[in-house]
Amino acid sequence: MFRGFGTLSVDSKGRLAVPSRYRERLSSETGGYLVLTLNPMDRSLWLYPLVEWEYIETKLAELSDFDKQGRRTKQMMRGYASDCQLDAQGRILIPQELRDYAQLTKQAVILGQGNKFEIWDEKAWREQRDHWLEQIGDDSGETSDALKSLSL
Amino acid sequence: MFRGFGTLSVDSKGRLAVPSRYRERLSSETGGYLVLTLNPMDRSLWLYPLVEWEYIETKLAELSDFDKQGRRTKQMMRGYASDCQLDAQGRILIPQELRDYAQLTKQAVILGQGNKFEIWDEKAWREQRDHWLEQIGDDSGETSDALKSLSL
DNA sequence: GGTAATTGTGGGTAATTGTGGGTAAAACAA
DNA sequence: TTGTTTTACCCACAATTACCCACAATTACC
Repeated sequence: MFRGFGTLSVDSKGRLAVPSRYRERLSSETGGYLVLTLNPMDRSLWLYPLVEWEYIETKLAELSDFDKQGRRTKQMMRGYASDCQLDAQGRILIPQELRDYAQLTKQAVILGQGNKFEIWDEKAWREQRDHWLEQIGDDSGETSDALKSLSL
Repeated sequence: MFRGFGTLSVDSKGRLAVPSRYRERLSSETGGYLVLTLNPMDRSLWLYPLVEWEYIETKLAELSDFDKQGRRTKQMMRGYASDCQLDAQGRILIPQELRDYAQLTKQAVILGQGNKFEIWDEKAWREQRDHWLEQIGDDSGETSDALKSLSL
């Protein structure tokens, strides 16, 4: 399971260095083969080790084409999924199209999210984060049952 | 179960020494592997022994991605969870990002909180504490049923 | 109260990591 | 083909981090 936070820069060539603490796992488990796609929930990107992605793909294949949300999710995630590989410095090249989608500028953040990583533009991430923290702070508003029974 | 209070200093490199009375337990039970993440309720940090954290992670994994609150909770807790290990002097390095979040300056306090520790900036902690003490004092405001039936 | 052990704190150094850029190969378009 | 853009591979520097060692302050013990 991946976890953790990192700030990184996207250089002028659109490359992004994966934090070194993850590199060995990514190389040994999957030979450095990764799949980068868009996150249909937020303006950010998801980075999967290839084997994880293949599992996701089987799950996507099962979604009905007659359910609108399901169809769109399939289209987006599969359509934008691009293979990439760590270079000798542990970096991946992010395709222009995906950079645009996530509005990646110079500074980005990477979040370990279990089976994948999530990549955000730094500014966008901080806004999201602060917004969410405010929500948690004021106890008004509805909280799902799942959260209400969550003890951390 | 961890309990107790301690004041400690964060040095110029962002390191924090865990009080020695906890060290042996942390080393023997978990090999000194710890996970530090943010406390989304307050501007403070949570420090878990690795095994405790892994249990938390399984609970987080069950939250749905299609529930916004659940998704954000996952993103935050996992995203900011950083592995750390006690160094030879019994210290951990607190990542810049988390130091900023908890507004840690020179002096910090650590509170034993059952399955984890809570780390606050000393000044912020004292303010919070005094604030709560006032609130508890006056009986106005709503109190949950669970609390109403709690005898200490 | 004095002494010894432990603990908290600071800092130096070497290794690692993040970042930028040069150059050559490859892909693409005219 | 030829020219242009994109991608892969390489090297180099700056910043960060891990690993030591050392001293001061505190605590425990006699």
